[in-house]
Amino acid sequence: MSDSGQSVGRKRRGAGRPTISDVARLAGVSPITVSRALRDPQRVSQDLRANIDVAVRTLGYVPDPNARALASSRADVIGVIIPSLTNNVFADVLRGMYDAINGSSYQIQLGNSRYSPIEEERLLTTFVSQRPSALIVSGIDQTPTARATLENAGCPVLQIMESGPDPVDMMVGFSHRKAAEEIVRHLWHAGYRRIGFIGARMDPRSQRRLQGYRDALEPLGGVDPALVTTTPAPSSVSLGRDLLRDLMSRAPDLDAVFCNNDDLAMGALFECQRSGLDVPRRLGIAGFNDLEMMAAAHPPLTSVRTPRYEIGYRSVRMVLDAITGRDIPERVIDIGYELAVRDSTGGPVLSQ
Amino acid sequence: MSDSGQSVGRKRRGAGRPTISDVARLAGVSPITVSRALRDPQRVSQDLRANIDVAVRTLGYVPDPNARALASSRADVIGVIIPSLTNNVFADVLRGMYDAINGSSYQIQLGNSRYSPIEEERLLTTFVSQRPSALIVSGIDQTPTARATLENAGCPVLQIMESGPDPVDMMVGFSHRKAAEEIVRHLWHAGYRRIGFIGARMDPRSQRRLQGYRDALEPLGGVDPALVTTTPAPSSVSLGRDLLRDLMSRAPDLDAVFCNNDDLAMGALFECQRSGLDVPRRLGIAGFNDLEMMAAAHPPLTSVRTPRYEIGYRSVRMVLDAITGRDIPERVIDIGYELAVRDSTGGPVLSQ
DNA sequence: GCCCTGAATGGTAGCGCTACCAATACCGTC
DNA sequence: GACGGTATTGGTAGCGCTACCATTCAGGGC
Repeated sequence: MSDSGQSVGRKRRGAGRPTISDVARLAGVSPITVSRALRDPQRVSQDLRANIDVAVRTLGYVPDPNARALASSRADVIGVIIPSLTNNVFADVLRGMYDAINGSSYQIQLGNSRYSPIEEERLLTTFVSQRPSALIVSGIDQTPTARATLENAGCPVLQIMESGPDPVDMMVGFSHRKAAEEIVRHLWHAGYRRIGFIGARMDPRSQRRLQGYRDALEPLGGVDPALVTTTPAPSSVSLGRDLLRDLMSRAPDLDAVFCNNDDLAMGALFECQRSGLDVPRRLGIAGFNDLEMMAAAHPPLTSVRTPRYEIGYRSVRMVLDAITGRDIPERVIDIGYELAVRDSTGGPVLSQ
Repeated sequence: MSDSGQSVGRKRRGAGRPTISDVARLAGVSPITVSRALRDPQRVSQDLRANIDVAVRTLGYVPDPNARALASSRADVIGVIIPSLTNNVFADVLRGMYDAINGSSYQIQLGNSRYSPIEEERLLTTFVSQRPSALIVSGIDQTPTARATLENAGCPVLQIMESGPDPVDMMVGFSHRKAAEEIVRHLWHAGYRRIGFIGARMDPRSQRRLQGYRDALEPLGGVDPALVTTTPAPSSVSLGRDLLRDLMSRAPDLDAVFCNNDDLAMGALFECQRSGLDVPRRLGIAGFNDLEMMAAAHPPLTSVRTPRYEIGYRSVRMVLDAITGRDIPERVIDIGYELAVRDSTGGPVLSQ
């Protein structure tokens, strides 16, 4: 009689795929030894390992991740929650994540919160029910409920994109406020004096960039509210055109804009081209993120280079280290940013 | 003594989360009835359903998807394989997919093949081992191995992005060849006579667009190989600049370009701005996909509007219908495309 | 009254894997 | 040769859920 329950005379439910017992029988060992050989080869003697490898290949055995997850109450899954799929920023982050996870036995489970904290809560509940090996979430503005869920998830948790106090567990990001502050100061040093702000969506990171804009201008003569335009609408190049047109009509003496992101900056450039405003002499333009297109524009557009791919890549490496119990030297990483200064902020016409 | 194995005196392995048995005990029914009440409420009487709902809420019960998948040999997962995460085209497709799956109990399992057929094979093997409820793959150029895997996956399979003969199962897409043919004919009718082609990456869909370009020009005087530039390098705006510059230096009489995608078209526009070429009078420019930025450019750029979001949305609805056994009126859908004609192809200077 | 039918509920036995403990073999030490 | 340690392997008993079959009960036709 076989030991796998077939003796009952009922046909097996599965699609007839080979199981770990089939491999064990063929290799002449017990199932548990096969299990060990697959998960941690060092714990099995060379001879058996070789036999098992042959049996696995002969049968075309592929472990069932669901059975594994049930038995070990831990799925080889890393849950990732991002707020947007169309935002190029997160496309780069994801690319880094998928590159970093390649070759490991882990899977990324992706959730899209669409910038909604409630949706994020819901996704976290769903994810946690799968007992993931780790969770990665965007930003640091989780609801109290979501934060509690993260704290009780029983797995490593990593917050990405921002730096800030009081991490749930680990953190990889940078200060949007400081980055914005620095690029606005750059505009000032380039000679611009009436520097506006254009912002769309205004999610928490956008809010912090606006704060950085204010912090930069405060000691330099203060912020003129008439130079700040924001909208909750999602960002787009067209919106950048529209917002700059509005702003110019309301404040014709505007001589530079810091755009909340690169789409808006590109739109602002097109609006200048349409209305014949010289960039950078009549209007300086700076964006945020430094998407690839910024350097290719005419004139090339100044931006803040944010290490998006690297955030994605390092975050997955970090949680993998945490999962496998390796030492994590720094649990909170400020990954920094870099100004990408180009012609679009070359300075205004000297008014002498 | 309880009936859930605690009598053995060993502590339970799980994190102590309530199980379906806990809910059953509280509601005074058997576990199997709870299972039915959750999966198919109609099969349980109203009274019991109400009791069970209360018990579920009281305990905060969340079903374990792994246990469910193991017992039913079917995971509530839809596997999706796309070739790129940075390509905006797929970002829109994914957005549609995630919108369509919202509210269902299914999860999307995303794989990134990076345009590699081998990687696609590997991903498919991994996905199939999870016994997904459906599979969605990009394109129609799977390797024979991958195709066999799809055919034996034992679940609905949907190929997206293209239309073509011989689907594995279902299909939602459009003809890249025809779309390209049509836009090149548009350029001809606008008066352009030396129409070039700029292509990057040259994945199968790009190849078919190039074929469409050839098909359009063949009856109109033939294709001049000197006007075709392609590169296997990934597409970018900068690359569009470079490729147009090369092409112009090799063929100074070029009067229009059909760019394989919008990034390249945008780069081409910037190159014209840099070198002082009037668009559309000296050079007509057409792109492909009609990303949002195309309409906002200066001048606005002609493109082919491809229903990316809709492909994503409809594909997930279709496989959900297939999973739940609903009738699928059309298993192969040509979702079409639309020319978005704008100023950038307004016609050349009349040479009289 | 009988049988039949169908709807609602329950019992049993796994799904394929791993945690936990036990057993065995082998080695060196005193 | 007894002892204790280490390395390797196996046995048992689940993980939490659902497929499958059995049971119960109400209602209808004869």
